Amino acid sequence: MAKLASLRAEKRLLDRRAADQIRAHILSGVLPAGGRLLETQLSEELEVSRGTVRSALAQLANEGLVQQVAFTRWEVSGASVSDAWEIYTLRGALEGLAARLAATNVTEADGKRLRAVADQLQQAIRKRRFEEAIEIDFDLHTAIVELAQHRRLAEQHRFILQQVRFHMVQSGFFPEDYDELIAAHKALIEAVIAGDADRAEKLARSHNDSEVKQLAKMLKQNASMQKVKGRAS
Amino acid sequence: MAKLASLRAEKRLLDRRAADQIRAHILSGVLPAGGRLLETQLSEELEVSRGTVRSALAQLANEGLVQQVAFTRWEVSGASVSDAWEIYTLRGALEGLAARLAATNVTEADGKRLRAVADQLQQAIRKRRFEEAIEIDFDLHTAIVELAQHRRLAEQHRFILQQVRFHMVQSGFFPEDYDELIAAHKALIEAVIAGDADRAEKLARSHNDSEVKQLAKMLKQNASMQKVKGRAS
DNA sequence: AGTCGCTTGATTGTCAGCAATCAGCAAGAG
DNA sequence: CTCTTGCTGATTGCTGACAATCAAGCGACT
Repeated sequence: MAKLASLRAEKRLLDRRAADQIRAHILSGVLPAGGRLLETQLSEELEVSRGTVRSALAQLANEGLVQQVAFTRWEVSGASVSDAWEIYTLRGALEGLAARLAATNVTEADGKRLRAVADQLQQAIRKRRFEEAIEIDFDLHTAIVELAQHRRLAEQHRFILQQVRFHMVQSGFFPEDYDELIAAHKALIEAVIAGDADRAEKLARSHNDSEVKQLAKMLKQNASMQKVKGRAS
Repeated sequence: MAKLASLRAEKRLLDRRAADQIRAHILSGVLPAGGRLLETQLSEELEVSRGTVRSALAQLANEGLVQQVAFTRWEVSGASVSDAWEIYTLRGALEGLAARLAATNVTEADGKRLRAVADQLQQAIRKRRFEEAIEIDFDLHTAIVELAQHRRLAEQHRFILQQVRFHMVQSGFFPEDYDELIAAHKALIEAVIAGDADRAEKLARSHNDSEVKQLAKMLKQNASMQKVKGRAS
């Protein structure tokens, strides 16, 4: 008997699919941070009832992409400096744990797969296909997280990566030194493959350090400006 | 002007309050892990519509306390060894980050507050009021997380602590050496107060290490048993 | 000019009912 | 006796209508 494709794909609950659409819309950058979302409008565009839209929005709220103001509005989450700082620090902690666990679980086949993805990354950069490279970058980190075999960690990481993506779109904040990026990734996956948990964790955590430091600096500046402003008023 | 209490507390949305009730019910241990939840039954008991209950259950699913089986059932999440291992490893990573950040933010007033809570903990244990002690233990960790001034981290930590609580109730897995517990907490908060980020993080992460190691061991045993069972069948 | 209170339109929150789906069982074919 | 098939009751998924709430604008009063 020829194997038939599962219909599960189509059977996904309506609210999940609605969430997918809205999520894609937000991540595409069409809606600005803080932009308003109307339940009625969404339900008309998606041709589903308001209750379903509501459920979808609740999911996106849990993913950190939208926020609810009770009785008043739904809005796309902010992409402020402090948001970015939170996202990158959390990402470091989660990927640190993931790298540590991955290093203890990794098999030879896994290692091959990781190196293959890293090669894809390098080639995409060489061809100056930077958007594609960023996707592969995410794939690489996701692959390491999967090696950790940690359901909760994988889920949280997915949400964080989504927020990273959103922040990049909103702020136009992209990597600068692609050569260093490649080197950093290679070092990370080699540490994982070698089973060196401590080193893998350290490298995973330091991956965002430059961004975090820059953001923390900007945050401090903002805080002191707030203070001055507060005194003046 | 005397500060008035916010009326926000009463104005909480119905579905949130429904979620609170169900959450409390689950955490009290009345429902066993894997136990089934019926929308109609809950809606009758809470005197709200099924849609509201549904929204509440969706929230609890995001908190990791219940799971949804599409078109079929809602059930209380499992409390298996692998669940526990996931919870404790994640907890370590989150509290490690929190301790690190707390150490850089801490003020003298904060330090006093932390020491006060630690004293409460010690006294509760001396009076052999262990349930109270566990609550204070959670409060202490939550206080450190708050010092990190990290919204997303605080939220995730709240969810994880809930799951820890749930697992303790379900498995009857409680601390053994209370003296060591006190010592570990004191060392942790002193490192935070001293502003020693590295040490604070290390202590926070090692806090659960014994549990994690024990759980990982049990997990390995289970895995090898599965293997044998698989060959036999 | 500024503040208070009201009205109003827009938007979200809640509900009750219908539709879709599933697990289990019973009857019939082989 | 075993396997398949169709039915049935129970449960969840989805919808449209109604209720509660809010922000904004307008006029009256101070």
